[in-house]
Amino acid sequence: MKADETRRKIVAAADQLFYEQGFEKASFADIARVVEISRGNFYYHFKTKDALLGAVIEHRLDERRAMLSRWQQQEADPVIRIKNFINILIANQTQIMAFGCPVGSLCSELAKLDHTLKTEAAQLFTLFAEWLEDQLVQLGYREQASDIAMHLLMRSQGVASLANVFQDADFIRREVEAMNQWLEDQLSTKHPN
Amino acid sequence: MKADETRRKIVAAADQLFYEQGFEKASFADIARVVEISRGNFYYHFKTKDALLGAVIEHRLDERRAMLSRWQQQEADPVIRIKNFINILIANQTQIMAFGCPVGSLCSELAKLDHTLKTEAAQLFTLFAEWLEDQLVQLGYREQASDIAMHLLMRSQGVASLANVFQDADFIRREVEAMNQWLEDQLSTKHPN
DNA sequence: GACAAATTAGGACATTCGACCTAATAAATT
DNA sequence: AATTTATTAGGTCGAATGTCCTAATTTGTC
Repeated sequence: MKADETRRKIVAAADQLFYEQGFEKASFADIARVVEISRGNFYYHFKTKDALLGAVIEHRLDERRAMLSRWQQQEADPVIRIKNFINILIANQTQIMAFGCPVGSLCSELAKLDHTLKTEAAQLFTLFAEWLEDQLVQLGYREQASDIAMHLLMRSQGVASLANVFQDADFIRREVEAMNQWLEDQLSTKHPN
Repeated sequence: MKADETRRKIVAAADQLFYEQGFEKASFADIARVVEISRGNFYYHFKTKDALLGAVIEHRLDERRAMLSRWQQQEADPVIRIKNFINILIANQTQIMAFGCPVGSLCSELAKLDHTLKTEAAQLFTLFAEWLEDQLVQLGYREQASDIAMHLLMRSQGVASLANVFQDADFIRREVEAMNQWLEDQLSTKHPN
């Protein structure tokens, strides 16, 4: 099965190029150049560009599910797990400053295009939202878990957006610090219900 | 000077279509259909699409400068002015849920395209950042003014992004409330220096 | 009203893109 | 080794796009 390997390379290259250039700008020719296959070869693996996009979204979902379950295994404390999430902004700061958030930029592009797969892309957000909510439930929050999760997601998106526009690493550092502080304030002041 | 009127219509239509569909997807044909002029007529008013984009950015800058100076005249209290800024999320929530933030979505698209005018688009952010900073300086903050301004901008962007993805008006309401609360906490706890 | 300048209309052109087809090649199976 | 299946290469097609040109029309001036 050589095809599986080729398909995997195509998805990996498309994943990166969709991130760096956006879904619409990244062309089959661009991807073919990276994978070093002919343009016509695409049609064998993916009938349409939308099908390729669907595979890329699935791939991103898989990667992130794997990361979250890794955290789930390696860290017993939900607070530290949440801080792992917050720390993504630091760990990926170079890429974020250059190309924004992979999840957010894709979702906003597809929303603007009113693309068929915009709902599937939004699943990337839902994945993190539900995972964060789950951590907060484990910490004893029930009613506020969803709101806190959305708030953390919101701040991640905001930081990524401004970091991309202003190319300011120090801004990221400050805001990550503020997010961690906010989280601890939440956990210490509000009683779990 | 009929040309001025036509040019104005073109910029207005392009402004809206760039917002609704994005810069790349919105074509001359689309704009021409709205303005009801021929495609070829564009070349008389704008040599290139980039020139049109430049005019749209200038137009957006003018609109926002006008709005900020209106606030400056109508509200004496910088705190209320800042709350005016926060309240944009409520006032424009329908458009924001449908198409995202006009400033943020344009900046992230141009950044991803590595477009020549991405710096000019970022001026839209700088405009708000400096205005917010100015309000905070008037409130007696000097060292922290810039950081607080960026924090408010960041939250606006994050809220707009998630509102666009999740189409959740109640989320906007909650986060605007939280932003106002955060602002008041800042002003009451930290001493102006 | 005649003339010149400004403005508009409509089409041509080159390029790019996704989609699609067919023939050649590699791999697997018998 | 022969045959079938899986995979790839390369090219073509139609549609869409930004750019550009020229002729027609409108507008302003004397």
